[in-house]
Amino acid sequence: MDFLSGLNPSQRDAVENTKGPVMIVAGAGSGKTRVITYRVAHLVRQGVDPFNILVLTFTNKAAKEMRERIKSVVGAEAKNIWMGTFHSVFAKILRVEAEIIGYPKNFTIYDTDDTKSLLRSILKEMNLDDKLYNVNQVYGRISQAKNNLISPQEYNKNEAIMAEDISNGRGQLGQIYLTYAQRCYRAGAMDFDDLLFKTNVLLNKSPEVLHKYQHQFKYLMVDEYQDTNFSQYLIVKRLAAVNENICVVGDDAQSIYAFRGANIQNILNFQKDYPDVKVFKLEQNYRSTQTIVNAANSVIANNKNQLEKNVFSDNEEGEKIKVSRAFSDNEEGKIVADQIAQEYALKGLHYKDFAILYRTNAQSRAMEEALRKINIPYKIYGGTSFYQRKEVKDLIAYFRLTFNPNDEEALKRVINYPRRGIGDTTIEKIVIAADKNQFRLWDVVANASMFLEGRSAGAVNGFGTMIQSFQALAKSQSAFDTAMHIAQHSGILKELYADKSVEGLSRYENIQELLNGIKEFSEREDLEERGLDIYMQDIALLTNDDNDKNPNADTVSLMTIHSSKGLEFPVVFIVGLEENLFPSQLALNSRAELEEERRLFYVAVTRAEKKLLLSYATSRYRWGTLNNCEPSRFLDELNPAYLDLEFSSRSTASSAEGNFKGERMAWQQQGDKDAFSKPKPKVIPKTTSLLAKAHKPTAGFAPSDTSKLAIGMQVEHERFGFGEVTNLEGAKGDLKATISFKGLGQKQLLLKFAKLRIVE
DNA sequence: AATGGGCCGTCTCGC
DNA sequence: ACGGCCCATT
Repeated sequence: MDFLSGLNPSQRDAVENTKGPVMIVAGAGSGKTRVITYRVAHLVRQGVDPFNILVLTFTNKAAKEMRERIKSVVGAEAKNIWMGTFHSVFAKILRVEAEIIGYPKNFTIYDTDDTKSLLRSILKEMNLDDKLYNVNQVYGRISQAKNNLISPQEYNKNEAIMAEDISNGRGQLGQIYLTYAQRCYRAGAMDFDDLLFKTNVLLNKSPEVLHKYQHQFKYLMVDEYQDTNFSQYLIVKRLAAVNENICVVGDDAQSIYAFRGANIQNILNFQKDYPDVKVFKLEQNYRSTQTIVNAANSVIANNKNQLEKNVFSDNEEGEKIKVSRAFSDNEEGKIVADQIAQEYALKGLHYKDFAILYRTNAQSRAMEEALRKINIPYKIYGGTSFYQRKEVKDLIAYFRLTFNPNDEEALKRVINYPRRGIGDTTIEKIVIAADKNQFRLWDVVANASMFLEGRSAGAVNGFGTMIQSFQALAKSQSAFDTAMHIAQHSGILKELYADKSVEGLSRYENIQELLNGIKEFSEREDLEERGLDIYMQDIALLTNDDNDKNPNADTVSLMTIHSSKGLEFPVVFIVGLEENLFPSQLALNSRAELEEERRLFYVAVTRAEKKLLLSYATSRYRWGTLNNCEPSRFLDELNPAYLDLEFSSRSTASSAEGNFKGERMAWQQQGDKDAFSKPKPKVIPKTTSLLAKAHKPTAGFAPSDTSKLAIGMQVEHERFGFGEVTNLEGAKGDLKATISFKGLGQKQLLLKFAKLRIVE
């Protein structure tokens, strides 16, 4: 058991306790991935058949990495372990079992664009105001219902939900949900949430199927458990019900997906569900310097809702966290780029040692421009996926239609692209004919002459025949040959080739790239099935980051904080630390949302190994106009003992005070020009700290026992903030301490009366 | 049926 | 600032 020797005692316990329910609370950087990898390897070494192990991860990338690492310990058997995201694993199971719940095995997966487009057409058909019924909000509501396993029927019967919708003036939501579900069903399509929802339906409906998978998956592990929603929680609970060999790994402090239905209670309540659970806490952070870990702790301490743990680091103390101020988003980019250039030159670091993290994708532009200007290579993660590009989606829509002609979103997308004389009027006629006869759109298209007349009948007929010819071809030809044939005969290739503009050229290249990818897939000898339909299933759940061509290139990484979860970098920049941006103005409506933003900041800070740099701008372009910005409250929440405030050339004396009040006062003096402060109720206002009340105590501030207080200790005072004890005098029981407070200077306090908390 | 100009919402995060 | 969408025009 060689690989166990490198583990600390709690890591080792977590690896070796393989029977029964186990919860591993893994602080940031505590070697979580190692533990999961070794735990699985340990199971395999103990003789557990890899086919009986299910490991659910949060991203495809995590699954892939983990599989590689397990492979390096146990060898080729690793490929038989069931490992993947919830969505991909259960999509795979649904491909086998779909017919039990009335879906075709070749069901389509609707992505967010398909879903929104379908919702838009439903809203239109129902003559609803698309401002009141904002597509994103409607989608969110339906998604929320599905993630809580509320079916359309239950939704419409639930009085509380209906009352809530009516009071919001959106009484039709139940009907929209019902229609949406019917239309997906008719199209043989599932959206992302359905992959989980329908898995629950399946396990509910068929005791045989439930039994089969309960016995197949004798050992279950769930990574990032804090990010699971109710639907995922229930799948796991059901599958684990027979053997109860369930191990969940997570960190409540890193729960950042509530917006997607994740319920932090799942991790907080795990102990209630399995009273005999063994809990292991991994608290030693091996990733970051003490400064970074302590600073992260000082921020997260402001959250109320947490599991108790004490994350610490034995690494070097490390450099202080540098905070920079810029006067604009572009200057912020320049500061970051210059700092990278400097570190790169002076410290002999590689570009891939740096990451720039931001709250929203839109912030990447300023960073990109600044990096490009001084020739620093960079790579952006996330953002619009390759598979979401219009031209790629167009061609894929033909593929989708070939394998599932009932896929109405695909049909609507390409029935007249490239132009073939099937205009809106004709499409309207098809829809009406289908509704009247209770047919699907495809039934009408495939029998066009029965429903349409004249020129349009010919055009539609031609389209139907073409798709049928693709279907015939797909049965006998390879994925690549089929795809190439479709690209040519659909007219897409010709259409894009004819466009000689720069964008047109790039679109043509993207199609080439898609075809190249399919060619590679066609030639993969490790796969038993290599049809175009199998390729389609693979890409439906991919994100942009999953086909990184050059993972080892020496480039600076740019990404949102969300996509940085699980990663680590020697030097990390967190940019845009401004109120209304981070925390997002959309997250200020409740304490829960604000706490999620704070956890997000915690995740960002804990990505850094050696050095962390924070920055904010005092003005920023947003929606094309310049806005003034106030420094983020999170900067105030960081213990100033760990900060190195270094402002740009425009800095004023006020910034030396060790807090951001000078900044804020300057900002306030600029008046109310702030364009974000439209009438928007801020439920959680940022407390404006003015001189006397400068310090906001750490959440849960409680005075420590000061009998052991000694010179040199760091303390926190409720009102004066953080300071160091510089002298102690007087008799026991009547001690007087001299404390040097940050920004306030020395104060003498009688320990009998002073409420002091000893830091650390 | 196809084309082009004006208007409007968008910017959270992502399987 | 920018792309998608509506609508008027041809």
